[in-house]
Amino acid sequence: MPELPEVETVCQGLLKATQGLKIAEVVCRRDALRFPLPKGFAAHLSGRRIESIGRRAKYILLRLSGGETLIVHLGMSGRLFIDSDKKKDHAKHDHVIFYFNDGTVVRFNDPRRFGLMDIAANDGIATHKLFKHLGAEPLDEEFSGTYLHAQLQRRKIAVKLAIMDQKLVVGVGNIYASEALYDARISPNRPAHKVTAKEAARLQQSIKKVLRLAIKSGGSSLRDYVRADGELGYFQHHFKTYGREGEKCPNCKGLISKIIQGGRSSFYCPKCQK
DNA sequence: CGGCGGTCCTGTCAGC
DNA sequence: TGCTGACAGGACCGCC
Repeated sequence: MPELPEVETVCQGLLKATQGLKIAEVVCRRDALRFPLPKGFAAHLSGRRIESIGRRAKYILLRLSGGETLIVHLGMSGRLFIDSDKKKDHAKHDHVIFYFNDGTVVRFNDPRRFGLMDIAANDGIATHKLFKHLGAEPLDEEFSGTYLHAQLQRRKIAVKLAIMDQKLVVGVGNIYASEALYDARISPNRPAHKVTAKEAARLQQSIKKVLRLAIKSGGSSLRDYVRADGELGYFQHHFKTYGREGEKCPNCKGLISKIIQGGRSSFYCPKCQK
Protein backbone atom coordinates (compact mmCIF):
# COMPACT_ATOMS: atom_id res chain seq x y z
CA MET A 1 0.00 0.00 0.00
CA PRO A 2 2.29 2.70 1.17
CA GLU A 3 5.16 4.35 -0.55
CA LEU A 4 7.59 6.75 1.06
CA PRO A 5 5.15 9.65 1.54
CA GLU A 6 2.58 7.43 3.25
CA VAL A 7 5.22 5.89 5.51
CA GLU A 8 6.60 9.32 6.34
CA THR A 9 3.11 10.55 7.20
CA VAL A 10 2.51 7.54 9.43
CA CYS A 11 5.83 8.17 11.19
CA GLN A 12 4.84 11.75 11.93
CA GLY A 13 1.49 10.65 13.31
CA LEU A 14 3.04 7.92 15.43
CA LEU A 15 5.65 10.27 16.83
CA LYS A 16 3.03 12.76 17.89
CA ALA A 17 0.90 10.07 19.51
CA THR A 18 3.48 7.89 21.22
CA GLN A 19 6.77 9.68 21.82
CA GLY A 20 7.82 9.28 25.42
CA LEU A 21 5.09 6.77 26.18
CA LYS A 22 5.85 3.43 27.78
CA ILE A 23 4.61 0.22 26.21
CA ALA A 24 2.49 -1.51 28.84
CA GLU A 25 1.58 -4.60 26.87
CA VAL A 26 1.85 -6.04 23.38
CA VAL A 27 -0.66 -8.55 22.09
CA CYS A 28 0.19 -10.63 19.02
CA ARG A 29 -2.88 -12.16 17.49
CA ARG A 30 -0.75 -13.93 14.89
CA ASP A 31 2.75 -15.27 15.29
CA ALA A 32 3.82 -14.39 11.78
CA LEU A 33 3.35 -11.56 9.32
CA ARG A 34 5.54 -11.86 6.26
CA PHE A 35 8.07 -13.54 8.54
CA PRO A 36 7.61 -15.01 11.98
CA LEU A 37 7.77 -12.40 14.72
CA PRO A 38 11.00 -12.67 16.75
CA LYS A 39 10.88 -15.03 19.71
CA GLY A 40 9.53 -13.39 22.83
CA PHE A 41 8.51 -10.34 20.79
CA ALA A 42 5.70 -9.13 23.02
CA ALA A 43 7.50 -9.66 26.31
CA HIS A 44 10.65 -8.07 24.93
CA LEU A 45 8.82 -4.85 24.11
CA SER A 46 6.81 -4.32 27.24
CA GLY A 47 8.21 -1.72 29.58
CA ARG A 48 10.11 0.07 26.79
CA ARG A 49 9.62 3.73 26.02
CA ILE A 50 9.32 5.20 22.54
CA GLU A 51 12.26 7.58 22.43
CA SER A 52 12.03 8.70 18.83
CA ILE A 53 10.74 7.56 15.46
CA GLY A 54 12.60 7.56 12.18
CA ARG A 55 12.31 6.12 8.71
CA ARG A 56 14.67 4.34 6.33
CA ALA A 57 13.22 3.47 2.92
CA LYS A 58 9.69 2.28 3.67
CA TYR A 59 10.67 0.96 7.10
CA ILE A 60 9.38 2.69 10.22
CA LEU A 61 12.01 2.74 12.96
CA LEU A 62 10.79 3.10 16.53
CA ARG A 63 13.77 3.74 18.77
CA LEU A 64 13.16 2.27 22.18
CA SER A 65 14.65 2.78 25.59
CA GLY A 66 17.28 0.10 26.07
CA GLY A 67 19.14 0.77 22.81
CA GLU A 68 16.96 -1.22 20.45
CA THR A 69 14.76 -0.38 17.49
CA LEU A 70 11.41 -1.82 16.54
CA ILE A 71 11.33 -2.15 12.75
CA VAL A 72 7.92 -2.02 11.07
CA HIS A 73 7.15 -2.41 7.37
CA LEU A 74 3.58 -1.95 6.16
CA GLY A 75 3.91 -4.10 3.03
CA MET A 76 1.07 -3.58 0.60
CA SER A 77 -1.91 -3.39 2.92
CA GLY A 78 -0.55 -2.59 6.36
CA ARG A 79 -2.00 0.20 8.46
CA LEU A 80 -1.36 1.56 11.93
CA PHE A 81 -4.35 2.89 13.79
CA ILE A 82 -4.08 5.04 16.86
CA ASP A 83 -6.92 4.92 19.31
CA SER A 84 -6.94 7.35 22.18
CA ASP A 85 -10.22 6.27 23.68
CA LYS A 86 -8.63 3.43 25.64
CA LYS A 87 -10.83 0.75 24.18
CA LYS A 88 -9.29 -2.70 24.28
CA ASP A 89 -11.06 -3.76 21.12
CA HIS A 90 -9.75 -5.13 17.88
CA ALA A 91 -10.85 -5.56 14.31
CA LYS A 92 -10.31 -8.24 11.70
CA HIS A 93 -6.65 -8.39 10.62
CA ASP A 94 -5.42 -6.49 13.67
CA HIS A 95 -2.35 -8.70 14.06
CA VAL A 96 -0.32 -6.82 16.65
CA ILE A 97 -1.71 -4.42 19.23
CA PHE A 98 0.37 -2.08 21.39
CA TYR A 99 -1.09 -0.81 24.63
CA PHE A 100 0.62 2.22 26.17
CA ASN A 101 0.75 3.34 29.78
CA ASP A 102 -1.52 6.33 29.21
CA GLY A 103 -4.25 4.30 27.51
CA THR A 104 -3.16 4.96 23.93
CA VAL A 105 -3.62 1.92 21.71
CA VAL A 106 -1.82 1.33 18.41
CA ARG A 107 -3.16 -1.46 16.19
CA PHE A 108 -1.24 -2.94 13.28
CA ASN A 109 -3.78 -4.09 10.73
CA ASP A 110 -2.64 -5.89 7.59
CA PRO A 111 -5.04 -8.07 5.57
CA ARG A 112 -2.44 -9.38 3.13
CA ARG A 113 0.29 -9.85 5.73
CA PHE A 114 3.05 -8.63 3.45
CA GLY A 115 4.17 -6.38 6.29
CA LEU A 116 6.80 -7.31 8.84
CA MET A 117 8.19 -6.43 12.24
CA ASP A 118 11.57 -7.09 13.77
CA ILE A 119 13.72 -5.87 16.62
CA ALA A 120 17.37 -4.92 16.21
CA ALA A 121 20.04 -3.17 18.21
CA ASN A 122 20.32 0.48 17.18
CA ASP A 123 23.87 -0.02 15.95
CA GLY A 124 22.82 -3.12 14.03
CA ILE A 125 20.32 -1.43 11.75
CA ALA A 126 22.76 -0.53 9.00
CA THR A 127 23.97 -4.10 8.71
CA HIS A 128 20.55 -5.68 9.19
CA LYS A 129 19.65 -8.09 6.41
CA LEU A 130 16.76 -5.89 5.29
CA PHE A 131 18.82 -2.72 5.23
CA LYS A 132 22.30 -3.50 4.00
CA HIS A 133 21.45 -3.49 0.31
CA LEU A 134 19.27 -0.39 0.32
CA GLY A 135 20.17 2.42 -2.06
CA ALA A 136 19.99 6.18 -1.64
CA GLU A 137 17.27 8.03 0.23
CA PRO A 138 15.56 10.07 -2.49
CA LEU A 139 15.20 13.19 -0.33
CA ASP A 140 18.85 13.16 0.75
CA GLU A 141 21.53 15.15 -1.00
CA GLU A 142 23.38 12.02 -2.05
CA PHE A 143 20.49 11.30 -4.40
CA SER A 144 21.74 13.70 -7.05
CA GLY A 145 21.44 13.83 -10.81
CA THR A 146 24.99 12.55 -11.05
CA TYR A 147 24.26 9.59 -8.78
CA LEU A 148 21.06 8.71 -10.59
CA HIS A 149 22.70 8.94 -14.00
CA ALA A 150 25.61 6.74 -12.93
CA GLN A 151 23.22 4.13 -11.55
CA LEU A 152 21.00 4.16 -14.63
CA GLN A 153 24.01 3.82 -16.91
CA ARG A 154 24.75 0.32 -15.71
CA ARG A 155 21.24 -1.06 -16.18
CA LYS A 156 19.45 -2.24 -19.25
CA ILE A 157 16.01 -2.54 -17.69
CA ALA A 158 13.27 0.04 -18.29
CA VAL A 159 13.83 3.25 -16.35
CA LYS A 160 10.59 2.81 -14.40
CA LEU A 161 11.72 -0.57 -13.07
CA ALA A 162 15.11 0.94 -12.26
CA ILE A 163 13.75 3.76 -10.09
CA MET A 164 11.54 1.25 -8.26
CA ASP A 165 14.57 -0.90 -7.45
CA GLN A 166 15.35 -0.35 -3.77
CA LYS A 167 19.04 -1.02 -4.42
CA LEU A 168 19.16 2.11 -6.56
CA VAL A 169 16.85 4.47 -4.71
CA VAL A 170 14.44 3.61 -1.92
CA GLY A 171 10.86 4.60 -1.30
CA VAL A 172 9.72 5.12 -4.90
CA GLY A 173 6.85 2.74 -5.51
CA ASN A 174 4.43 2.15 -8.33
CA ILE A 175 2.45 5.37 -8.01
CA TYR A 176 5.24 7.85 -7.57
CA ALA A 177 7.41 6.19 -10.23
CA SER A 178 4.73 6.91 -12.84
CA GLU A 179 4.13 10.41 -11.51
CA ALA A 180 7.82 11.33 -11.41
CA LEU A 181 8.45 10.03 -14.93
CA TYR A 182 5.53 12.08 -16.19
CA ASP A 183 6.84 15.15 -14.44
CA ALA A 184 10.25 14.59 -16.04
CA ARG A 185 8.67 13.81 -19.43
CA ILE A 186 10.50 10.48 -19.73
CA SER A 187 8.78 7.33 -20.95
CA PRO A 188 8.65 4.52 -18.37
CA ASN A 189 9.73 2.23 -21.20
CA ARG A 190 13.02 3.98 -21.87
CA PRO A 191 15.98 1.67 -21.23
CA ALA A 192 17.69 3.01 -18.12
CA HIS A 193 21.09 3.34 -19.77
CA LYS A 194 19.62 5.53 -22.50
CA VAL A 195 18.56 8.24 -20.06
CA THR A 196 20.92 11.16 -20.63
CA ALA A 197 22.72 13.03 -17.85
CA LYS A 198 20.45 16.01 -18.38
CA GLU A 199 17.33 13.84 -18.17
CA ALA A 200 18.62 12.05 -15.10
CA ALA A 201 19.10 15.42 -13.42
CA ARG A 202 15.53 16.31 -14.31
CA LEU A 203 14.19 12.95 -13.13
CA GLN A 204 15.97 13.25 -9.82
CA GLN A 205 14.36 16.66 -9.34
CA SER A 206 10.96 15.27 -10.31
CA ILE A 207 11.21 12.38 -7.84
CA LYS A 208 12.05 14.81 -5.03
CA LYS A 209 9.33 17.21 -6.08
CA VAL A 210 6.59 14.58 -6.30
CA LEU A 211 7.55 12.91 -3.01
CA ARG A 212 7.77 16.22 -1.14
CA LEU A 213 4.42 17.38 -2.43
CA ALA A 214 2.84 14.05 -1.50
CA ILE A 215 4.24 14.25 2.05
CA LYS A 216 2.86 17.77 2.31
CA SER A 217 -0.55 16.43 1.26
CA GLY A 218 -0.48 13.70 3.91
CA GLY A 219 0.14 10.92 1.37
CA SER A 220 -2.37 9.34 -0.99
CA SER A 221 -5.52 7.59 0.13
CA LEU A 222 -6.69 5.04 -2.39
CA ARG A 223 -8.35 1.83 -1.31
CA ASP A 224 -7.20 1.54 2.24
CA TYR A 225 -4.54 4.00 3.26
CA VAL A 226 -5.34 6.24 6.19
CA ARG A 227 -2.97 8.39 8.15
CA ALA A 228 -2.03 7.32 11.64
CA ASP A 229 -4.45 9.92 12.97
CA GLY A 230 -7.27 8.40 10.98
CA GLU A 231 -7.41 11.26 8.47
CA LEU A 232 -7.19 10.66 4.75
CA GLY A 233 -4.30 11.83 2.60
CA TYR A 234 -5.01 14.09 -0.31
CA PHE A 235 -2.27 13.52 -2.85
CA GLN A 236 -4.39 11.18 -4.97
CA HIS A 237 -6.17 14.29 -6.24
CA HIS A 238 -2.84 15.43 -7.67
CA PHE A 239 -2.20 12.29 -9.70
CA LYS A 240 -1.53 13.28 -13.29
CA THR A 241 -1.25 9.76 -14.72
CA TYR A 242 -1.69 7.08 -12.05
CA GLY A 243 -5.02 5.30 -12.47
CA ARG A 244 -5.99 7.66 -15.29
CA GLU A 245 -5.90 5.39 -18.32
CA GLY A 246 -7.95 6.90 -21.14
CA GLU A 247 -8.18 10.31 -19.48
CA LYS A 248 -6.68 13.45 -20.95
CA CYS A 249 -3.05 14.29 -20.37
CA PRO A 250 -3.04 17.60 -18.46
CA ASN A 251 -0.28 18.86 -20.74
CA CYS A 252 -1.14 17.89 -24.32
CA LYS A 253 -4.77 16.70 -24.09
CA GLY A 254 -3.74 13.36 -25.59
CA LEU A 255 -4.79 10.23 -23.73
CA ILE A 256 -2.99 8.53 -20.85
CA SER A 257 -1.92 4.94 -21.63
CA LYS A 258 -1.57 1.98 -19.32
CA ILE A 259 1.11 -0.65 -19.87
CA ILE A 260 2.38 -3.53 -17.75
CA GLN A 261 6.02 -3.56 -16.65
CA GLY A 262 7.44 -6.18 -14.33
CA GLY A 263 3.90 -7.37 -13.74
CA ARG A 264 2.72 -3.96 -12.56
CA SER A 265 0.72 -1.18 -14.15
CA SER A 266 2.45 1.91 -15.49
CA PHE A 267 0.61 5.01 -16.65
CA TYR A 268 2.05 7.61 -18.98
CA CYS A 269 1.42 9.99 -21.84
CA PRO A 270 3.00 8.52 -24.99
CA LYS A 271 3.02 11.94 -26.63
CA CYS A 272 4.71 13.89 -23.83
CA GLN A 273 6.99 11.15 -22.54
CA LYS A 274 9.63 9.80 -24.91
C1' DC B 1 26.21 -9.06 -10.85
C1' DG B 2 21.95 -8.09 -13.84
C1' DG B 3 17.44 -9.38 -15.25
C1' DC B 4 13.25 -11.84 -14.96
C1' DG B 5 9.34 -14.40 -13.18
C1' DG B 6 7.18 -16.54 -9.36
C1' DT B 7 5.46 -15.99 -4.85
C1' DC B 8 3.56 -14.66 -0.30
C1' DC B 9 -1.95 -13.18 1.21
C1' DT B 10 -6.74 -11.24 1.31
C1' DG B 11 -10.13 -8.14 -0.50
C1' DT B 12 -12.54 -5.91 -4.15
C1' DC B 13 -14.45 -5.17 -8.44
C1' DA B 14 -15.67 -5.95 -13.39
C1' DG B 15 -17.72 -9.09 -16.35
C1' DC B 16 -20.42 -12.88 -17.42
C1' DT C 1 -27.25 -12.97 -7.29
C1' DG C 2 -23.16 -15.71 -7.57
C1' DC C 3 -19.02 -17.21 -9.53
C1' DT C 4 -14.36 -16.33 -11.69
C1' DG C 5 -10.42 -14.00 -12.80
C1' DA C 6 -7.74 -9.91 -12.67
C1' DC C 7 -5.65 -6.72 -9.99
C1' DA C 8 -4.05 -4.01 -5.73
C1' DG C 9 0.33 1.07 -2.90
C1' DG C 10 5.97 -4.38 -1.84
C1' DA C 11 9.89 -6.81 -2.27
C1' DC C 12 12.34 -11.23 -1.54
C1' DC C 13 14.11 -15.41 -3.65
C1' DG C 14 15.90 -18.50 -6.88
C1' DC C 15 17.04 -19.40 -11.52
C1' DC C 16 19.31 -18.25 -15.88
